[in-house]
Amino acid sequence: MNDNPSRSRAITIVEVAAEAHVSKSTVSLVLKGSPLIKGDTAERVRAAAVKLGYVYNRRAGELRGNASNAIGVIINDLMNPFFAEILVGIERKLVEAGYVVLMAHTNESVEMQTKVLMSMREQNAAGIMLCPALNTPRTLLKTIESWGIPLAVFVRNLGPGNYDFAGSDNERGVSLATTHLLNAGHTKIAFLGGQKGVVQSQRLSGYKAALAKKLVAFNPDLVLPAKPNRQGGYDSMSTLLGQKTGATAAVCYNDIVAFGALSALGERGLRAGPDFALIGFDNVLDSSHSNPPLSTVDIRPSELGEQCAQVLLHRMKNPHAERQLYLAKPSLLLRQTG
Amino acid sequence: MNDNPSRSRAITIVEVAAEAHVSKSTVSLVLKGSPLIKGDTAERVRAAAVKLGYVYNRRAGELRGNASNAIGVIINDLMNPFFAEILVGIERKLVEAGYVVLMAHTNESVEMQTKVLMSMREQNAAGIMLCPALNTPRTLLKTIESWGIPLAVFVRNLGPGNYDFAGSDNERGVSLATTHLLNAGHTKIAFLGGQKGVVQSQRLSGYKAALAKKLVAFNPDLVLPAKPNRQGGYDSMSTLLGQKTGATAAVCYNDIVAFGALSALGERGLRAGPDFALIGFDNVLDSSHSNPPLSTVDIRPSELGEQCAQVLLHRMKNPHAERQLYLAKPSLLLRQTG
DNA sequence: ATAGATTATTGGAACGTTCCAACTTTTAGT
DNA sequence: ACTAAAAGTTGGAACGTTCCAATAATCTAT
Repeated sequence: MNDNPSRSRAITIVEVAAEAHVSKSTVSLVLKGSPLIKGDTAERVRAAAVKLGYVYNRRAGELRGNASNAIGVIINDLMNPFFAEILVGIERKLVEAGYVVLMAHTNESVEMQTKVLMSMREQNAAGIMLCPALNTPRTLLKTIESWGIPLAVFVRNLGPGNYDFAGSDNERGVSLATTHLLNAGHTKIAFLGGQKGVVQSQRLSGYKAALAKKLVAFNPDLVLPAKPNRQGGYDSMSTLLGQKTGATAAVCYNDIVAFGALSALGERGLRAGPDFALIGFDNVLDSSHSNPPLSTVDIRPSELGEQCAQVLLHRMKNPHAERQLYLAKPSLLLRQTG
Repeated sequence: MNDNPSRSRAITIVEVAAEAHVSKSTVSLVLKGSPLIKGDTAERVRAAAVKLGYVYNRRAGELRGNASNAIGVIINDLMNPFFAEILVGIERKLVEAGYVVLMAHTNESVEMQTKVLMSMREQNAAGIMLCPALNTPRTLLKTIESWGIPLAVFVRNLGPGNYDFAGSDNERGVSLATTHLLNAGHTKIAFLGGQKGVVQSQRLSGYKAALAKKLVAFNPDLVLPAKPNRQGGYDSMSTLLGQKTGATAAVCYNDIVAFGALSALGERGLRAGPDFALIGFDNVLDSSHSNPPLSTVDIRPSELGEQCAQVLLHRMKNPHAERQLYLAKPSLLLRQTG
């Protein structure tokens, strides 16, 4: 089926040179658009390249010292549409800037993360974008720095340190949502989903801060952590409704937790909104057409993805620039559930 | 912030050789696990490599003729969780087999697809997995074949031709769903969403075939094509409900169209299931926790992703094997909407 | 016309690996 | 002890590019 006709011996710069009756150096110069070569010579070279079907051999160039154009992107939960949107944003920006994306999925495994990082190093990645798996040791930062590969951490930070980061203002976002529910008259507001980690603790802080500001006592029974996915949302909402705490509203760790909660509500014949207020976080595309459409904290995921890429690109161009810290400003987006 | 300490001059095989008092050839042999080198020598070399922090330079190896370990994966709609799940399956399988994924997103643009394909060729990809953008010219197959890069097409086929393909039995799947609705007593069943393309036509065929088998007349007014996303599902269901065709059930182009439809139903106070039967297609993770949980045609997306990868890996190992055609067997998964 | 400056082109070494052919050392058989 | 075979090791060319230093061609000003 495939006899690798061209694979066996690809056209090189030397053959193009012969065809155009110039030296390989000239061809090299022309191909990289150098102004050193006279117009008509350049034209002749380009014609020869096209005629022979020349394809640039990037590895050879890189071997000689050219920078690689591959950027590693490490995601740990693509099943969450939020990360899918982030990835699309990242990819768009990177391709636009002339890079190619080496994508890896860790599924929250630190071990897998180490493995793919090594692999990216071997591939000589020009930069790495990392959304760290849960329980990633902070020493990883030093390690990658010692490799000399520019790094941008996104969505989840790795604690204090001098590294570039792009994410969202989680505390403020959740505080916005909680305050809104409080203003609407709810006093027993639950916090649903999320597991131990920087992001959860920030979001939980926002929740507590909003309560405190309105002088509403914090009730730990109203916090129901769970896996940050649909099942987690479903489970925690089911538990909440089962244990009669009197909660009338909930802010969720993220949108997909809210979707699970929506499902649990529906199962009991409760209408999100009128019967129980619910607010998500992220504003993934899906949230505009959930049943009913979800009120949420909008952090514009795909734009955030682009910003993440931007942070890395900036670092790559300016190795000595000072630390970048981009936090998407959350805004409350009220639809029908809260 | 980053002084590229190690980037400037990486440790090479020659330095390891010096450290271990052997020749670079010996080091090369040891590192690729050749049995030619005596045990203790090999041990000494490995120790030296670790001591100096040697990192394999893959580009140099590839330049010398080694096969690349990067595989290009081209997706066009990552916003659809179905493709996200497929991608995760593909990635898992490829990484497991020792490859690295060069991921690109085309967003249904043939132009972008061409661009990323070129880029992957330059990267010397060892293989390409392509889910073709809508309106991809069939000549693309010949083009890629002429490049000598193994190719596997997935999810959407490119018409007749001698290429490897992995997807699902769309006609049978939709037929299963339609027949089920027919058996449940529905006679006016709509087909919602999907735009011109191989997949839509196959799914539509399944719909028509099921009607024909039960001697139910096909009514073109009940077919409402729309973009294969939530908005499309929402719009087409809204239209359907507006024009009083008497439809009591619908089979949707895919799950996310069904989610949009669910939303439109909910907006009118209709309960999917009791008031209007709805069946999706794919069985994405989300469908188990939609509101209410969606009945759908299960094609096990992430397993399908692994199979897609498997098809490519098999082709790469056996360039002359005969054409592979993998079609996931759909099964009807009844939850609460149909 | 010619030196001097400017513009255009080029040969060759280098990047880090692989792999062959050649070489050296060890082992086995007599 | 000697040879033949086997086992272990190695130098060097090659992969396709880049880039420097050097050369060749052309132009400018006298």
